[in-house]
Amino acid sequence: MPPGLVGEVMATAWEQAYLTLRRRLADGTYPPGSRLREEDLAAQLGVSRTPVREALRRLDAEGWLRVVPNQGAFAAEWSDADIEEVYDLRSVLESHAAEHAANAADRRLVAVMEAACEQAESALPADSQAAVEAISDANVRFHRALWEMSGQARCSAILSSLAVPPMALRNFRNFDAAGLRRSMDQHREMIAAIVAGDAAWASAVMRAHVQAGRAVFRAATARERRGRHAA
Amino acid sequence: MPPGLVGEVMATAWEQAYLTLRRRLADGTYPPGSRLREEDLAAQLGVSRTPVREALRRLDAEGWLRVVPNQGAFAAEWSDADIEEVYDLRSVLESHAAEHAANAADRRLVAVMEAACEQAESALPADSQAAVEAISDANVRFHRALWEMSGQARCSAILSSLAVPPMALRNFRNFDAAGLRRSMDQHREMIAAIVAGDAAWASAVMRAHVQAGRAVFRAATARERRGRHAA
DNA sequence: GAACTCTGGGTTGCATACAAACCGCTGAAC
DNA sequence: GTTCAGCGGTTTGTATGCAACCCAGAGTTC
Repeated sequence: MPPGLVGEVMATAWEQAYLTLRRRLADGTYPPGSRLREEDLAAQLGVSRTPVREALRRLDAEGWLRVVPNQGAFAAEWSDADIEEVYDLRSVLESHAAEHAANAADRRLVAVMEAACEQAESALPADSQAAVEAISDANVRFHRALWEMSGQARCSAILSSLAVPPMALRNFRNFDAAGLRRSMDQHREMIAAIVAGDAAWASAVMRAHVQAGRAVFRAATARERRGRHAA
Repeated sequence: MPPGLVGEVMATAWEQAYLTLRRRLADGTYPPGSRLREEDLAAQLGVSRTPVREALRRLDAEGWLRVVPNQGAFAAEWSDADIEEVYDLRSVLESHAAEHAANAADRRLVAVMEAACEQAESALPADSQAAVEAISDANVRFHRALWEMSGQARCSAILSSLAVPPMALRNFRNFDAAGLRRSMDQHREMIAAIVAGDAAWASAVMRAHVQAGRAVFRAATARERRGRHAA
């Protein structure tokens, strides 16, 4: 083994760049519409432009940003229609994944999902930034475990590039206490459906879960617009 | 204007490479599992390795091939489970797109779909390689028009990376006369549903259409295996 | 004053050079 | 005979340099 490293943590530079940039795009470090200059990113990441460009190509393919030839990369902007489309697709694909997950009902992954539920529930009340982040993390882990349980690799890949932006787009900030409670109850209900091997049940709960999330997002958007309009 | 070119046909080199490689992966020039050496591709396309690598990154993201760090790119292999997953996803997403298309019911795109139907029907009987290719082309055009009509950009992008490999994987060769007739009738029925603005009808026909395609593919696979096993 | 041209700075696109990693082979040790 | 270490060739990964292109602004013309 080469000296200085335990286990293999160092992937290729472009993968590192990809992961870092994706995280920053998700958490708002690069706000929607902002321009990403290759040289700046290269400097920030401590690599040359070549791996940065390869990371940008992939982020473009996955919809995180838009690369315009000879002009550069711009963080994706989310129109109302975009948001609606993403929620439509999530509704369809997450419930599809839930069906398959119920048919698989893997014990280990159910445990992961339960742990995620517990983490989220113990973070209540969500009255601090840290609590909201803990809930958001738990949420991502819950859904990822379900995707993995579904065994649908392509579906999972699509969902991870579809679901994470709105999920991470700090919209847990928008949930009120009742909404959070409902979201967590739905997670628990999904586990029950999966353990019961009831694909139709799991699918239905997931569909409701996504639609409820959409409603919260819509309400928050409307509220924000009214506020901005009044100001 | 630079000399020698009418209109702008010359995109960037990496986009050209991307399109060319994608076409070749679809038509079997690079068989599943085969290795794609960057330098070879660069030589074939008349560019350097840099744009080739960027094209490979995108093709990897879209599932056309698999890039293994420090090992290279390999044309995607399709296991039975992969095929099943793709048909599952197509069933869900194509019908989703058909719903939206029925709600839009764009006149111009309906005309495109009708033209595609006519081209396919006039290519019958499918007793030559050219006829099969004409039908396959018409099929791709039909579905693309429907995707465009749906107005769901992300859904369309996903479908185009999902549907084209099996569609183009010359499985029209596998349709018998009755199967082809049914496929074309379903296309006509979809147009009727869209013109009627009946989303549920359009969705249901599309679902049947995809499932029928899956059945043909399964039968062809089984037949081929029996043949190979006997030999 | 508006539109058009031209030019300069800056950024991206591509080619090339070099470094690092992998793979298959050879040969020796057991 | 099998296993394993070492080595050379080959391929990928990254950095760098230059060409092409875009955009903004000054200057010019009508």
